[in-house]
Amino acid sequence: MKKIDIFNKLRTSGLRPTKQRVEIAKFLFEREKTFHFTVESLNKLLEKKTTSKFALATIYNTVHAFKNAGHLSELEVKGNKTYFDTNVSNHHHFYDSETSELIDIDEKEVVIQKIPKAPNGKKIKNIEVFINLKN
Amino acid sequence: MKKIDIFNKLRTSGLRPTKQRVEIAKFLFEREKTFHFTVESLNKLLEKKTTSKFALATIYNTVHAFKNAGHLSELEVKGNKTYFDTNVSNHHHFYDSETSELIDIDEKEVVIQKIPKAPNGKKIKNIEVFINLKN
DNA sequence: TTTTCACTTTAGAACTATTATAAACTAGAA
DNA sequence: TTCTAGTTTATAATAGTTCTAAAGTGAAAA
Repeated sequence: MKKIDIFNKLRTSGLRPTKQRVEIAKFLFEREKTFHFTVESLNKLLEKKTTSKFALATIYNTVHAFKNAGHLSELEVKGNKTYFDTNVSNHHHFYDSETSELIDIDEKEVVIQKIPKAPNGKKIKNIEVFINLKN
Repeated sequence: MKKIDIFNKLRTSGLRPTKQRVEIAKFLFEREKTFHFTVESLNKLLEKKTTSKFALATIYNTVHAFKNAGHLSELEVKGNKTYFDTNVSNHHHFYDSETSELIDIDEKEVVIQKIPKAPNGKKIKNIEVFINLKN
């Protein structure tokens, strides 16, 4: 993803392309594979991989802004840290609780034959499958 | 579940049946339907429904002891509170993110036709399906 | 029974993740 | 260049959870 695309991505989301947002966006979105992270891990990686300095609050702000704009999704993971995913399409996950490692599973890789119908007046928004792993 | 059963449940788990543990166990396990809760909600309910007083730390201790003994399972729910479930058998959930409400789905109600194989040397421990709801 | 002691409870401190605050800064329109 | 709303920043505040160490208690042994 080129710099101009990052700018557009931000602008079309109503986010002014500041130095910090551009740099974080480049780090998150200029990659082949999807990326799973917590704010803490992202902070450490940014410290290592960039020369800029980011206030922790900025990382929180930016991650939430990206999430609200639909560029990141939040994952359901046990424990009290919030995990994010650069893959915002419908998909599933392998989860290794021993290492806290998440691996994406393409939606097509999982076929569900039967599900119950939604309760009283509710509709199904989406289905998420977690395949928990052991050694 | 009778008092003697609660005592046995605790003792066979290596947990001395103290006043607090017995009362919390009765509250959690003497019910027909499964029960989903956070430590905070459990604390409030215990305040309301019992005459005893429990230190918050005791509730944390007890819930963790029950979880380690296999009498409670921990749920994957977005946000930073930990959810517990008195249903420890393999099963699935409806989840309404607007109300944070969870509803159990019996394992037999979900049939999966196809899943990918586990990565490099790992095995599949179990599969959890979340059906997210909207109005 | 009474004694004993490892296990448990308790209140409060400490810790971790996250959000709020308010002052300084900045992108970009005018 | 000036101006301003939006943004970043350091720090304080909050929320959920865990730690600590002193006091309390089940239950085994005397």
